[in-house]
Amino acid sequence: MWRMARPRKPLLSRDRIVEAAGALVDAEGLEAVSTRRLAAALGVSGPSLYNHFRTKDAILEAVADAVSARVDLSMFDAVGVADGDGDEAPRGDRGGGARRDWREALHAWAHSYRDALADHPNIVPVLARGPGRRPAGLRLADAVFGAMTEAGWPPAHATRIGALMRYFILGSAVASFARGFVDDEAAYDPVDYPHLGQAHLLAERRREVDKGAFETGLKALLDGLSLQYEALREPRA
Amino acid sequence: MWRMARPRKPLLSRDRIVEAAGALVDAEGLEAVSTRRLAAALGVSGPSLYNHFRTKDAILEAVADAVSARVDLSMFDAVGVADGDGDEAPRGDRGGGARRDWREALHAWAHSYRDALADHPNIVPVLARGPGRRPAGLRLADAVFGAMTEAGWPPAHATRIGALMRYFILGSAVASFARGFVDDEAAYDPVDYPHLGQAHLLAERRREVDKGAFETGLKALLDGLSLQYEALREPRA
DNA sequence: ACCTGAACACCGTTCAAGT
DNA sequence: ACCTGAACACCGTTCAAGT
Repeated sequence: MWRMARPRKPLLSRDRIVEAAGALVDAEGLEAVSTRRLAAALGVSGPSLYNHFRTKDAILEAVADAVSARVDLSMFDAVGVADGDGDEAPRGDRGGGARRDWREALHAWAHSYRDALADHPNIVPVLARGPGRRPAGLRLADAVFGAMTEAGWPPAHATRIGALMRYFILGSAVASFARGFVDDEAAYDPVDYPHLGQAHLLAERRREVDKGAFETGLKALLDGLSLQYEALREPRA
Repeated sequence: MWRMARPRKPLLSRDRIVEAAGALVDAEGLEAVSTRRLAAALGVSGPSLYNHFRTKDAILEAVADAVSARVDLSMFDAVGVADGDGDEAPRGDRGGGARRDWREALHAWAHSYRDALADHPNIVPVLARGPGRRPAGLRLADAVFGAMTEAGWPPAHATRIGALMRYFILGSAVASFARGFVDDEAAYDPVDYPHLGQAHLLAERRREVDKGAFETGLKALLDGLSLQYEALREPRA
């Protein structure tokens, strides 16, 4: 039996760990992830993970970042100013429609973001605690801010728009109606809560509420921002 | 030494436990709460807590509910229909202003809610995972829904409004800008994130961003909902 | 009824040792 | 360089025992 050559293939890699951790989070939730369980799923012993990540939390951050990375940002590429110098406007048959550019981009982005979160609801609490140092999270914040200033929003407004969209989108995932109310009719005593007769509806119905609320809220948000945008552009009304 | 009489005073009570747990959460965060640490702060041994709560999680739920309980709901009492039967309208010198009732109530409530969360940011993740069976959380959802239907919103809309306000308010606390970005300038490489030059601003400045974003978002949301309300009331435009 | 210490089955993380 | 077992200082929770 000869001594094994040095470059034997590592059993683990950051990518493999993130993938397994993500699968575990999706399947069993955040609390189910322990270093020992995760390591077992990868066929190694617990401490091995520390050769690739400094802490368990760093692994969860990486899982969260992988979710952020799947959010489409391409709609922000072509966002230009409402009117005036048309060289920023996207080529295409929109005509004066370039006016609504930032609004449409925000709408499309919000949906892409929400879809990404809906695919991996269990990791959302980690995502929600902020971009911190996660590259994809920062890229996302950067893209929104850049597109809004490009569209003619003053920087201070662009910052606020980025933040308030974050509130709404992450809030819709973390404070979901479908996940927040229990399925048990007895929990909602009609004497204590006279208007909550519908709260215990079936899970399917509750998911519809979330979809409708997201759609309604997003439309209201964008309508309201459009009003502010117009007020900024034409100060004399 | 005579045998001690039975009704000696209990060392613990649910209220004392909730108070101590809340203080610990506020001071050191959610992860700092262990049954042993909490018990020590109360001068008892760990297992004693289980005489008053079934699990550690039930204690945290009670802490969260205590925060919900401080949210003012009184503004929903006097909300009436926009026009028509004036017996629902609040007494007062508003004149036709009763029209905006639900909007003003929502605005005041959102601020009260946000203030309560801002006082205890560390418990927000527990609150955000839903009212579940927490009485104050349910009362809150009940009040919003009741007031919105009272104001003339169709039930399906009222449900959505309750949900989307939840998203925004809890999102503003859980996905806070101030808490989500690190204080370290080096984290935001201008090559990778060309628009993020301001992200590392001082904590104080970041809190202002959150305040502004909440205000801007809330106004946009209510403006947008007002548009929808008018469209519902006067279908022919 | 309410509190205790001991115990169980877990944790995250460190570290010396192996290849 | 990368993986291991042993060890440390913790966890949440149960339970028999005490008053």
